[in-house]
Amino acid sequence: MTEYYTGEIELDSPIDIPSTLKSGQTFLWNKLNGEFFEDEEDEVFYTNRLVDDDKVHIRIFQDSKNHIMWESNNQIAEDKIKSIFQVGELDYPSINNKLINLDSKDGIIKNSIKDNQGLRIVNEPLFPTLISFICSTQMRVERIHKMVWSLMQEYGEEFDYKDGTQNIFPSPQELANLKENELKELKLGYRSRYVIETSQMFSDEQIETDVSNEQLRTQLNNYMGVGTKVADCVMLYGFNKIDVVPVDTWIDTVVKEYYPSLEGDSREDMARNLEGHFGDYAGVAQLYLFHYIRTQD
DNA sequence: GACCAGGTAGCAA
DNA sequence: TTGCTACATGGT
Repeated sequence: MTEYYTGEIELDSPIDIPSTLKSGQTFLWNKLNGEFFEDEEDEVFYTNRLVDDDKVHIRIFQDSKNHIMWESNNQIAEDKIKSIFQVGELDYPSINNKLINLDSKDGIIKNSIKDNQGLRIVNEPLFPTLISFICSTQMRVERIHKMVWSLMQEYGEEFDYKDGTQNIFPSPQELANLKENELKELKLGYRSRYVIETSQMFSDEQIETDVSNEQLRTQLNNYMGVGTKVADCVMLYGFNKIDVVPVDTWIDTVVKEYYPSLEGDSREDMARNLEGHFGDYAGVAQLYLFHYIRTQD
């Protein structure tokens, strides 16, 4: 039985952990008992990650919108949780007000904010986010989650926590050495080659992170399987660039229906139009729009 | 079966 | 540059 720590976090503003973790931004969390995408009472979520060469297992449980309880093999967990959900970093009540003011008269941001109180942008580690979104193309959110967890369970390094074993997300080197058929067995399909080649590139050369959004996007585009949309997701969810708007089929649909003036000539055009319209927090607006249109009947 | 899902690479014009 | 099309897989 390994040693473990517990703690509590008081939140500055409400967060809805379950809907945030299930909203298709991160695939690095799972539910301790039961199916991840089922809604139940008393949900405990867990994640495994590498922090300064330490394998860290984190469990979180939310008993109210302003309170999180956690358990971990490492005390660093509390700082990690705060960083992932940007506690004390982003003032969501203020951001929401700004977005409502920027919205058009018949826009839907206000409704979505009201219906999705506590939905937040996550700030997750780069490499797992990059691989997750390479896997995400032409896939439903539920299946992306399955693919990511099969990668962890099949190829991630194992470690003990309490009475069981856990796996962290595989390293770039571990994925770089795989054969395409091995990943096709995990049902990654044509993305298998992209995951391997990108892992090789990632192992060979680190990207320059202290640059403009445009330069960052260009660097990310060099990875195999990373076009504009995947690059934008990695920037938003892996680099915390919350002014960036990834445009997928859902955003494309919702913009054509509710924001026709922002449609543009291409999805890339639409993305920059949305960024221009919603400004510094356009990525947050994107999440509200994405969630709104996906939960329509 | 056809269509779709948090699209992209490869190729032609 | 822009505009095709093939691509793996599973659910509806």
